[in-house]
Amino acid sequence: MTRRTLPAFGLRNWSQSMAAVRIATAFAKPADFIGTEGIIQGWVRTRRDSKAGLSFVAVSDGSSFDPIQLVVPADLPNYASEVQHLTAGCAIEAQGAFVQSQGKGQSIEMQVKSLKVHGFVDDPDTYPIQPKPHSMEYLREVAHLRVRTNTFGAVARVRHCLAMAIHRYFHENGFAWVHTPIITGADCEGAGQMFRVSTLDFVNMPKTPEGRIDFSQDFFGKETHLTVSGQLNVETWCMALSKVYTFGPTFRAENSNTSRHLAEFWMIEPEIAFADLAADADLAESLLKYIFRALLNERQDDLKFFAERIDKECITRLEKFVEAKFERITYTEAIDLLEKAIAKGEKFDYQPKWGIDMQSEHERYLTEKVFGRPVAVINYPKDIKAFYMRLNDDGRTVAAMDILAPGIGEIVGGSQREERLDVLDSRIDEMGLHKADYWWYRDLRRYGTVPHAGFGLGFERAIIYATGMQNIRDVIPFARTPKNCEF
RNA sequence: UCCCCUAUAGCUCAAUUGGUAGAGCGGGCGGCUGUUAACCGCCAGGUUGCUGGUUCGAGUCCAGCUGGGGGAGCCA
Repeated sequence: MTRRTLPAFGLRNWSQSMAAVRIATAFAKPADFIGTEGIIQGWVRTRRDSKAGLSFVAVSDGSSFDPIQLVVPADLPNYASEVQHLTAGCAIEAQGAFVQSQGKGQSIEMQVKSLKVHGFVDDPDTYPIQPKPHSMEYLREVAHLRVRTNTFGAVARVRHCLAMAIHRYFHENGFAWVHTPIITGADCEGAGQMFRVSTLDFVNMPKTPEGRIDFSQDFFGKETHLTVSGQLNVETWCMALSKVYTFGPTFRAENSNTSRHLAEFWMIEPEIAFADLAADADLAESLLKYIFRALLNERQDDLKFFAERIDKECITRLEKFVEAKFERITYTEAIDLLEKAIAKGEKFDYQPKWGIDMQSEHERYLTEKVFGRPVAVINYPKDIKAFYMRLNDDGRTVAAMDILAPGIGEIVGGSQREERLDVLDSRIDEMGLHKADYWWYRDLRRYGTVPHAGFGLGFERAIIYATGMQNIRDVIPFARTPKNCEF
């Protein structure tokens, strides 16, 4: 019999620990493992004892949705003293032979020859993660342990799969990943309330002669905040590297209490030079299809679980998504569709009207009822969009784009940027902003300006869409929301 | 920030018009079984979120507070 791994238990160094078999690897190619010996390391899910002189211990190491079944014979020296006291959550390491499973439900299992318990569960009666259904709300309160459940293990693997697919997509398409700053001195990004970054003494604030807080004495010598977007910064590198993207944390101090908002979330912001809004929409469509196709290929086990327990539609929704062409309509056409819907008897709480932003109910109606799939809405009235968005020839709309998805609403928000300095300046003036604050951003329009475009993709919103999870707090390891920063 | 809902065993939930707080799961012990969120029996487990009020009597009604959820706004 081939011996794949080092036999001894106990502390081992990194290279030795690599010799342990990942459960996903054994499941992927059972024929390679049956008839060999190895080591399985993981946490107990369930234990069933048989009087035939053995116990079945289901163990997960997080590498796959399904746990592997260990068959533990009663003649092990620690059988009565330890094995029979294993409960959900215990950390163990088992050495034995991989064999074809005699039972249903798995192809390969381990016939255990020795088993070491690294850590028991102190009080099994109060261990928060029991082998039974728990509510999402309860699991949020034990976020440090919830990743041990089926649902959150699946979320974790899907999250990783999508993150890697995003980087792979950009890398394969010649984009450079840009690490834009987390701390920003631009208090003018205009994307909402910001968290202040300061080392000043709250009890003893330095004041200016006019009685204001003297930020010149603060760490950076000026008022600083956590970033609400890497866009303005990433545009600078776009003007040299042509195709760039950011993928990092973003912070919004808005008092938003919804299932779609976090105070700290991750955002992907590509920026492409020599590109217009149509190219921007193409990029968004291509990226989303690529990462969801990767998910369908790589995480079938987890998606199957989501389809069974969380959202029946999640796999078919993704399959339709990667095949179908995105619907693209203008804002003006969208308002038109909504007004026609009202004429046909559709009821909205708010009247859709050209010139004001669409309400959630309007966006929902378009993406869920009219099209039943993602829809890109472009060319919004300039007065409801940011100063940097490119003014269209009609003089009253800008080249903005929102991609709406069923069940979530806005998943992508982007635009072609205003590359003409004179137009940008008049937009800054119009909105009551100060040109001096944007001196370096304006420089980009003075030194080799070029049409360019980009968008922001909410990473957690993409995960919600892919999994059918209902609350954004359940697709990030530790959610930060108003009045909640536990863990 | 606004509107609505909600808080009972480790977890998920019951408890009629206000009248002594119960089940399933999980846990412990035993039985049975190459078992699959197994099955059968027994046992333990509660200051009903907190503070106050109404009442002979409050899990139940009222007020405030705290936590949680859903929706709206803002947005990704």
